[in-house]
Amino acid sequence: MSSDPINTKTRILDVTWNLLENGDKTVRMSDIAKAAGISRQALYLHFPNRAELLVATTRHIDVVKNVDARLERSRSATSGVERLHAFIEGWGGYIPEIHGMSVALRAMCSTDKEAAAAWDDRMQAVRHGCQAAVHAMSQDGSLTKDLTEKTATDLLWTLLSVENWERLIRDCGWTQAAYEQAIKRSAEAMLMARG
Amino acid sequence: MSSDPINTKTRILDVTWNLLENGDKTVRMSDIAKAAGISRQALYLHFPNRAELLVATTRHIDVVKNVDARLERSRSATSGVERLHAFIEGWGGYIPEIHGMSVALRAMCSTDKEAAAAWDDRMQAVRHGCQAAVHAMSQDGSLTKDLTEKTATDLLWTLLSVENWERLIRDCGWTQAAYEQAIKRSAEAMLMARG
DNA sequence: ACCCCACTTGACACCGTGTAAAGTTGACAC
DNA sequence: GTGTCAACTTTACACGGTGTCAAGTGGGGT
Repeated sequence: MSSDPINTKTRILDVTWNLLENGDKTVRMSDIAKAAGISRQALYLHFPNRAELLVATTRHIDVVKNVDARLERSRSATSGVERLHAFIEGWGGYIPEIHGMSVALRAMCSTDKEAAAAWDDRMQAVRHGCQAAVHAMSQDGSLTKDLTEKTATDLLWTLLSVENWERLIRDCGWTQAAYEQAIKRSAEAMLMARG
Repeated sequence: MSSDPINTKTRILDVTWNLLENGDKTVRMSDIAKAAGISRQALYLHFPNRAELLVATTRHIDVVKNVDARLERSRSATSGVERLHAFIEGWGGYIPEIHGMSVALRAMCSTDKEAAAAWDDRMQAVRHGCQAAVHAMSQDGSLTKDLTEKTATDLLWTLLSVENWERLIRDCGWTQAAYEQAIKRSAEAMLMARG
């Protein structure tokens, strides 16, 4: 063989990720091919279409960045508020890693059903994390009585969206540390019982 | 003439708005032409390209829906918190009107510089409204000491984004009334001095 | 009778995605 | 060495959407 097939596939994923990370412009299939050192058509030997390539890249990032380990701390937290903090740190710290990816995938959602499903799936996973944190707060009485668990989960999930991260970091020029600190404070203000 | 030119132009804008409002799919130039009862090419006699047509449509909506009048109440509010509430009602109530539009315009932002500039311009206008509300709160001492005016403005602006409205209304199934009520409560929790 | 203007029809270039088909090259089997 | 397989190449093309160009058409105003 002219090259290791496994290497080529992961090289494509790495290169795609890379291009999306510092993605000034729209990344085309031909850009990815060029960066991976193969022909555009060879891309289609590994991935049936652009959507599946992007989806595969998200899974690849998850493996490389070990998203499970990041969220482990929040699962093992004792109090509800601790869990909330740990989840915000875990997920909020992961957003920068997947941001370029996320932009590309979301842009495809309007046209590609599969891309939409893939993105929705990931967001539902985040929502489950939010739900768990809210539930833990509810259990130890730190959740405000003003909100149901469902409403509180919806609000936290919304607060932690990639779009909000983008706005604060990119449009408002915040640092990652400022983001995490302010989001923790805001989440507490919105969700915690006062006094 | 076969028809009133002014009528045709506004008919195009109306029809574009309409298609975007109940926009299940991507609205193409040919869709707009068909709905307006003219040829696709005639569209280009009125608007140089898709981006400018969309931008013109946003301005058209502003005129028809009288966005200025909607925000008048927030400008004439006496206390900071009143101003915050009035602004949330004014802008929050306007989002559903421009939502279809907003989706289309944002989808173009990745490829079209002009569309990006147009959307950014509108968002900066919202930001000014947020800034004014925060400043009013700061003046009468109702703004928490934890946040600078800039930080508070950024957070309020983020909270009031179209994306957050979409998430709560579309993904979480909230009603408009529930949205406005919860956002007011959240804004207060995040920004108001406690006690 | 004249022109102008809004509009039409039809053709075409460009771009990006995805498909199809035939050819090249290297590794490994026997 | 010959054969085969798999990865990859080159070339070509269809499709859909945007935007351009050019040659009409037909009604209104003067």
